[in-house]
Amino acid sequence: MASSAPERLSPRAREIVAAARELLEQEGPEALSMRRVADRLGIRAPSIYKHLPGKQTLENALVSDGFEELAAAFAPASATLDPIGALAVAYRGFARSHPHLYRLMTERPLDREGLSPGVEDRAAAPILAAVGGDADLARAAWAFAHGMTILELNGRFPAGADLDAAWARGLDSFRPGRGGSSG
Amino acid sequence: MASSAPERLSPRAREIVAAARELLEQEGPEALSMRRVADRLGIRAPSIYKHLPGKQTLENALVSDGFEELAAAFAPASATLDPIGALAVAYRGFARSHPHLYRLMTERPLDREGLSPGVEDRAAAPILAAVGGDADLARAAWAFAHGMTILELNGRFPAGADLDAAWARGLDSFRPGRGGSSG
DNA sequence: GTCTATATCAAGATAGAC
DNA sequence: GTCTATCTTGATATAGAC
Repeated sequence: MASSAPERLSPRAREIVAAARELLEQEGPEALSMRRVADRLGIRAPSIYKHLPGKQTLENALVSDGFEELAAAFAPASATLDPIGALAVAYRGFARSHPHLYRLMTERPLDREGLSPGVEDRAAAPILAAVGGDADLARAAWAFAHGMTILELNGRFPAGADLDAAWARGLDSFRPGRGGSSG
Repeated sequence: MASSAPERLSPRAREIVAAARELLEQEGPEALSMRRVADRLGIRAPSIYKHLPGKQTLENALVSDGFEELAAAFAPASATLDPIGALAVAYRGFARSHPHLYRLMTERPLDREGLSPGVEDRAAAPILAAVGGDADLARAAWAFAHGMTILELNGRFPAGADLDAAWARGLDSFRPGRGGSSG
């Protein structure tokens, strides 16, 4: 129980989260301090604590929003001819549009008790559906997508690497009709 | 040029790196401060600067050592009947044995100029060889392995998840004979 | 090779006045 | 709803004595 129940946020708290979101997207998770958030609102850091109990709550709100937005980005993919491919494009696109938010969402353990209920599952469901309900395959697909994404964000691939090609090679294995029960 | 040339370390500097390694492995990258390292050696933090120019150099030494050890862990895999599988076991085993070192090695941009020359390539070479020299496929395989590994380390999979099964499903696609040029 | 003293900066959080 | 003042803790790094 890191942050107990995620109570609904007051309008003022929402404004604070919005300022935090801007700061996060522009400068990254390391820059996300109560002081810097307060600066953006023209107030002092201690004032934030009248609206939010602490920093963890602020981060949880950002992460919950992120999962909600990712789920929304996934929604159209199910209706396409190639759901796996469409999900991959949506996933990579989300991470590239919000690299710092993506990091905040993935590079640490989740405070699941502090998130909006069910938000993580809502984001994961389309992937599970796209691989035919096989949880192991869904986890493998997610791991591949996350690996490609975070290694790209962290600048770990060589300058000239053809990442579209690497994505294509990896995705091939997660599409239907590829079976899995080898030796 | 974040840290210019990686000069050879003096014996005393090596002792400092060794203390840093212990601290890192036991308490993680966040705990890795000049103060805490000095504490382990029974000296004060400023004394470290007589042997190492700064923290970046300390981290670079740890990361270089990590890559060297990973390359060593990979070495026996090439001779097995299933190099891909053996490399995967070695990779996951390395990360589980040194989770905090693995994080230090992967969760940030590399200061390549400050590492031991060629150490990154030496670790990557066995993967490239195992997939038959196809760089795109090698990157996809690495991304999958890193994704599985870091998501496991960060506790992102559900409690009951069968990660062996997920690894097996993902690895299937990177073994020889699986082709790649689909539609 | 190590020390003290110091500069500089930043973090999260609380008490209590207004 | 915001403020000032403060607590507590921590970081990297430098100067210069011993």
